[in-house]
Amino acid sequence: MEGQIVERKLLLLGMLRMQDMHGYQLNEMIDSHIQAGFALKKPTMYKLLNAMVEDGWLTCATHKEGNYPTRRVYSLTAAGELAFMKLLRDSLSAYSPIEYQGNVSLLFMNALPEDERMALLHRRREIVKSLQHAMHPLPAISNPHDLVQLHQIRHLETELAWLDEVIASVSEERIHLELSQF
Amino acid sequence: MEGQIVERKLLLLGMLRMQDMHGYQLNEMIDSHIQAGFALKKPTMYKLLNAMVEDGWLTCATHKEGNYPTRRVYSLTAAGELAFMKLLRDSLSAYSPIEYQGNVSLLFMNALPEDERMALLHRRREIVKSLQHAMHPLPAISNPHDLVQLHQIRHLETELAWLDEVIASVSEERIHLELSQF
DNA sequence: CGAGGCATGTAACGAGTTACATGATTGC
DNA sequence: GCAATCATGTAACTCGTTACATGCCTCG
Repeated sequence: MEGQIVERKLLLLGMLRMQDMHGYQLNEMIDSHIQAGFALKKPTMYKLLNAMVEDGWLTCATHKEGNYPTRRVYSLTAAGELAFMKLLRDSLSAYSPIEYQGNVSLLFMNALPEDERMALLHRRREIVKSLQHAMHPLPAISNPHDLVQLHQIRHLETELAWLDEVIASVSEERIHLELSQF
Repeated sequence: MEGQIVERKLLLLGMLRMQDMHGYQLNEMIDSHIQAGFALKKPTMYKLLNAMVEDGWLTCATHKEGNYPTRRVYSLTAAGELAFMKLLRDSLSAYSPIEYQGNVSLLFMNALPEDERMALLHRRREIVKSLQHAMHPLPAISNPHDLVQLHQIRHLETELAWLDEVIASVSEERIHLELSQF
């Protein structure tokens, strides 16, 4: 099982551990927190839920309430609780560096005339800026969710600061590229 | 065309723009820079190269030199040069926030006893530390590749600083989790 | 003569997304 | 009567990776 899947199963298990829920409910809660970096589309989620039922981590019971469509409400089993704890331990103690794809263009930016290069870098900077403004600042850290938010905030700050370093070094014309350096 | 593919085509185009090369050569150069965050496996690369030949961005000529196996040496066409410039402009001026998956576990860390939670976070911290030490510091920024390296360095610093914030807030027991907060 | 490098791939698999299918109910 | 919401999926497609195929050459 790969890292992406583990994290996603952990997310579902962790939510169901707090409260039994059906798929639609889980999906809505996750979607309302995309800003924090959680992405999980419906078909993927349903597939994971069914896989975890297969594995005996979850049980599912169909519930009919009022005029709503029939719901499949999932609950953690004892095995699911054990799996949750294992995934949590593995995940909390692990780190793999971010693989950021946006920087290939930096390698070749000298192919552009200096003024255009500068303009494009400033445009990138504006995007980071606007993303930063879109995040409402945290008054204090009071729950784990805040820590995740803080993570985003800190990395956006870093991105901006780094971009300023890039812009500075470009404007001082300190940068030259030869093939030998790649 | 999605972001990942664009970046990878840009990387290949940019390298071929500096010098005609065959696949094996490209692959070796890219592999020797995985540390900088460039990952591109052989089959993927060959597929992209062939796709770009199809698109008329590259031409390929077979070369036989000495006793080496026959090589397919790729060169940029005029269309390839135009494509390179377009991808470069798009890519340099764009930014999409990093999607980091390692933080789901943070949401649920209260499920663990405090001492174990602390131990696991410290283990994560050690991994970041060791990654940081594995990067040799930059004496100065003299080429675009240094900027990419600097990007990694800065984000590792940020990761470490954030982890210290996490550890601090955990040890002060400021963090509590209810479902309503998710 | 066998292991490993050079060189270019193919095939099978896995994981995720988009678009679509289904079907009942509620609001305009 | 038509769109939107609730609810659970399936099917087709894309993208990438791993493992394997091929064949020649070099080195020990």
